[in-house]
Amino acid sequence: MTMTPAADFDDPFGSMLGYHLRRTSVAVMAALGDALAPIGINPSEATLLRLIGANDGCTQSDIARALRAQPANLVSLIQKLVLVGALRKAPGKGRAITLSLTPTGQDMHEQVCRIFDRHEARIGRALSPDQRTELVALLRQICADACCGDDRPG
Amino acid sequence: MTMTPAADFDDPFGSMLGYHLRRTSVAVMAALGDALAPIGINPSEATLLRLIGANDGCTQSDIARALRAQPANLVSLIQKLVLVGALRKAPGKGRAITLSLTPTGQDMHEQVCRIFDRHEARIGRALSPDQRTELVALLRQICADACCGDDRPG
DNA sequence: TATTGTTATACTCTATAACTATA
DNA sequence: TATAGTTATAGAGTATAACAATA
Repeated sequence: MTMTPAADFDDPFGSMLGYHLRRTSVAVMAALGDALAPIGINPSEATLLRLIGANDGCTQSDIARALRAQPANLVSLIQKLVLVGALRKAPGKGRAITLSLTPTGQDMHEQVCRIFDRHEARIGRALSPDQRTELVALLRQICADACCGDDRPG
Repeated sequence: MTMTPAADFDDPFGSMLGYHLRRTSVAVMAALGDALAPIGINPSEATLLRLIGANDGCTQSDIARALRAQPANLVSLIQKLVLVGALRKAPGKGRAITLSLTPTGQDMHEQVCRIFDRHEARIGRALSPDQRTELVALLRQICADACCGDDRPG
């Protein structure tokens, strides 16, 4: 085993913001995946549960808009959460279907909230509360600059 | 068209660091993809070109270690860059194969560097040089905290 | 006709196992 | 045996088009 992974290797990405954003995002998502594994769901499903827990009775298209996801890609996630007994569907206005948590889903939601909180504490442990607030504001700004700089829609 | 996308919708992720890291990373990668489209390569291929440009004669496993990627996933990227005449393979030590840029590849490398620089300027335009340096340091720290906090290898 | 939800599909990224080749 | 590279494959994530159902 060589304990010198890249001794004389030049890294042109060392100070690139985009590179570190991506690396860090991937590592943070992997850590969240690990943290959620014990309750049998992945970050996407947990995010859905969290969103529905905070917005009981919302519809699939509400969620798609909030998460900027394609409605088609929510189908399998929702199906799984219904299958494990966490989610309940009920008819809404028009063709809409409302989603709400079952008692099982509420238990899972509480666990998800706890796991998210612990995860956030872990990834933010190097930051003071002020630093953390500023970092989130910066990320929002960078996201906006990337999205809408020249041509993309808002 | 409803110009009120999420009026009374509660967003439980508004202040979550992990959520904004991911959203921002995705937006920044999409912007880089758009910026690279005119020269016919994607961010992965551009990253490869950049790395080989800075480390002429390196091997595929050097690259895999540097980018923390699976060697198997580099094969198609390298094949494409060889196919478009940007990359040249030559026998190295043992079974190793060294990679270097052709003249065409050097041209592309220069274009990639320009596009990366413009991209970095765009996503960092809200930051002072000091802020930018600090942000990169914070991201490194968060990445380390996410990766190695409890159980993951270094 | 517009909105909502679903299906099918396709493309990329990523991860692993199995194989070959070289020292 | 250890290292390097390749192939095949499987899974997740994401995007679009086409379709059905409801107002």
